[in-house]
Amino acid sequence: MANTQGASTRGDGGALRCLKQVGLRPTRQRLALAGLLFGDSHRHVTAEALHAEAVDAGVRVSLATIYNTLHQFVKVGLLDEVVVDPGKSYFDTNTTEHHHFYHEDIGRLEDIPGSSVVLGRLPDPPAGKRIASVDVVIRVTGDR
Amino acid sequence: MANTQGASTRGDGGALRCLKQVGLRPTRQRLALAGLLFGDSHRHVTAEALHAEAVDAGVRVSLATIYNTLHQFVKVGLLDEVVVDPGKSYFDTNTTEHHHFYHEDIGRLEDIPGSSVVLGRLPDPPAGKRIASVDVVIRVTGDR
DNA sequence: CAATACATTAGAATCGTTCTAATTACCGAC
DNA sequence: GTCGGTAATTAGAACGATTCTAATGTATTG
Ligand SMILES: [Mn+2]
Ligand SMILES: [Mn+2]
Ligand SMILES: [Zn+2]
Ligand SMILES: [Zn+2]
Repeated sequence: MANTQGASTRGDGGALRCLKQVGLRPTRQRLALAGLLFGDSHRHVTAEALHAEAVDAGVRVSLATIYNTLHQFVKVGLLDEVVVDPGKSYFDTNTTEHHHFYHEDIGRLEDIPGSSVVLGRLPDPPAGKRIASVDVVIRVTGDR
Repeated sequence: MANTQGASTRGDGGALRCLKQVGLRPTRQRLALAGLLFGDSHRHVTAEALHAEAVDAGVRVSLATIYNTLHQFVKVGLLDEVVVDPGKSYFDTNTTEHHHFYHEDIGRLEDIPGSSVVLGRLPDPPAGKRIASVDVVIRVTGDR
């Protein structure tokens, strides 16, 4: 479980509670971004895409702040960072353990339903190391 | 199976046969790079690292050619590209199906022995898509 | 040993991201 | 409410990896 606070169902002081809970000041920008990110369903966004979306929604926020905020959200556990493409990071509002389809042709990430089990047993980590995370990415492409 | 030609054990016209086999002209640069890449054991290199290694070995080759060559080698199946770090690509001389430990602290990739089985069954791909590859990355970090 | 197609190159350009230094906003104390 | 201190935001420069461009060099074939 995670994101138990997940910004209820619109209208929304949920973003405020969400920020309070993780000890980040509820600034105009962070409130707006939390509002965009933590709606009803989970999302996978890039920094540029979120910036475009914010600007489009009339939120005045710089790209620098988008990056600052995304990284802060990752640090406090509100987001996960997913690496599937060299040269671009995706941020994932689903912070539970799960894996991904990556649609290479269109650059879209999609959660793999947890029910379709993927992992068998894990190998032991190299001596003196501990496992930080296990990422499974199934790359898919347009039909044939 | 793959890389069945794997540049024998030094001295080496192996690189030449290797290029002939995939239909790439055996230029000075490509021969040298194939020599560096396809030795006795498998390697995971970045473009910059391979360039440094080549220059260090007295091979005169530009960074542009390193990129050209790596991508050509990927296209003909001599190399795989592995994405574990936003903003940097790794190239893998092991083109058999396998998975990786990624040592986040030092930026090193390590093959997971195929014996330590990792995958259970795979989920069905989204409708109208086919699975291009399945990447498993186990991120590990320095001890405690 | 042409002629031709292919390959290499230096350097500029691009892209995503991070940094810098200046401005602005939040917030607790009064 | 006002103030002061600290934290946050910002524009724009800087950065690192990669790609592109257009000029030069080299393998191949006849
Ligand atoms: Mn990052
Ligand atoms: Mn590439
Ligand atoms: Zn996800
Ligand atoms: Zn490998």
